[in-house]
Amino acid sequence: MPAEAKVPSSTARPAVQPASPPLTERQEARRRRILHASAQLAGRGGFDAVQMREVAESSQVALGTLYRYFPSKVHLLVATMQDQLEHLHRTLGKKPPAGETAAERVAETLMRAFRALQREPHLADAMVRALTFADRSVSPEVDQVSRQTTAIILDAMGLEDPTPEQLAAVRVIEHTWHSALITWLSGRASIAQVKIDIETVCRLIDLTRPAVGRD
Amino acid sequence: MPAEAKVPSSTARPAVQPASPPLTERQEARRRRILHASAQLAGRGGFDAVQMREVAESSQVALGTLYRYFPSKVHLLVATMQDQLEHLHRTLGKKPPAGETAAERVAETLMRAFRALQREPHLADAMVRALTFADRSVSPEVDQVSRQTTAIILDAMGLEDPTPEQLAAVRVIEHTWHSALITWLSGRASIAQVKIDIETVCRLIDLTRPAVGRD
DNA sequence: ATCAAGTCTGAAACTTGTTCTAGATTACCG
DNA sequence: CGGTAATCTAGAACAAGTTTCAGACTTGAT
Repeated sequence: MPAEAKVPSSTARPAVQPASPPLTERQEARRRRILHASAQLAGRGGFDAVQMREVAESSQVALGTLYRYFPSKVHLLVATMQDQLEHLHRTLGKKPPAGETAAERVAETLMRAFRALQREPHLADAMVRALTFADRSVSPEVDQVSRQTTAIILDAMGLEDPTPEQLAAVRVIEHTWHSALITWLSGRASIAQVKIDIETVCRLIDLTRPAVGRD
Repeated sequence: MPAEAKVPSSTARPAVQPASPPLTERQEARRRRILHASAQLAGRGGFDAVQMREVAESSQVALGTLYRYFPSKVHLLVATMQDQLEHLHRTLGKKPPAGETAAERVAETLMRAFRALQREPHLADAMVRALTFADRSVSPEVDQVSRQTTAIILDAMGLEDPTPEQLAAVRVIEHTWHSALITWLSGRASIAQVKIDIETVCRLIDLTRPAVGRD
């Protein structure tokens, strides 16, 4: 039998559900050091500053090992994002949004997330760029991020049993959220503009309410 | 005085309005060969298949010259997209969408564009990935693409003087369009799903109509 | 026709993501 | 404890984007 159990040799990270072979304590520690180094480097310079050799050195791991844990730079950054998202979800869970309508609450939640990203614009850059640049080989991980985002939005809406129509609206909100972030990160949209875009798309949620009394 | 007039040394491509020094005939020809080679290579393999050395060779231009015309691979692909978008806009202009409402016409137009992209999925991959991966140094070019897209959507709406509310909806539609394309290209959403997303977001346009009689 | 300035070419060099290899380590089974 | 299969390490090697440079070529002006 192996030593240090085997790490997901080229597919998924432990993520959440997906049963992956349990990691040794030392392996878990390595993984954590790597993610930490990744976030740290991303925190300064953004996407470009996360250089695999540096991540390896910072986390005291050989380059080959880094690649065994995360099969590419994009995988690494998407995993970093998963990590941060979990953290965010926990944080947001502590005090739910106060808005009257579902649309307001979603917009409020997204703006809160946006403010968190503004505090670490470089980190945001690295994560979002990785997310949108990811090709098919990263689909499972990106999907996981997407599910997590959906969960956050549904939480904000406060619905236990969303209709298909509402789920469709949530999809569009996510699209807008990602794309708006990109325009902000690349300097083509101001913070105010992103706010407007979010508020605009959240009005879609209104459309899922009964027609009477809309507006 | 110079020879062959100077090419946009590291900023914008002739694009459209932005006054850039006129190109010699031979320079124009080079530029065209490069864009053609780029689209051709992108047409097979997508983003990864567009290798700068190959583009240079295919278009019979030295590598250094290629970089003089397009300061990076992303610049090149975004320019390729501009090129294709112009073509698309001309094509779409020929027979305008037939839908009853503005929302229907926009959805119809975007689906038509989507079908065009489906015919060349690799090309679509290269262009869209470049677009979303572009950093600040490509902002002017990406903005140009965005303006062109906006123009296409406004055309479809058939409005001569859109309200700010309508412009906000158009922004969100563009966000959704780009992001939905990405999910499709990376295999995380089906064609049918993209269609639904587009139709969903287009309902936002309805919100910009007077409240009476909505639905 | 000649000249000066800017362009193009071909090739090498450099950077950073990714892969590969040989040998040292580690985990677990018997 | 000893064996052994998998993991980790250090470092070389490879690939593709980008930069650099010397020299040949064009262009427009005199």
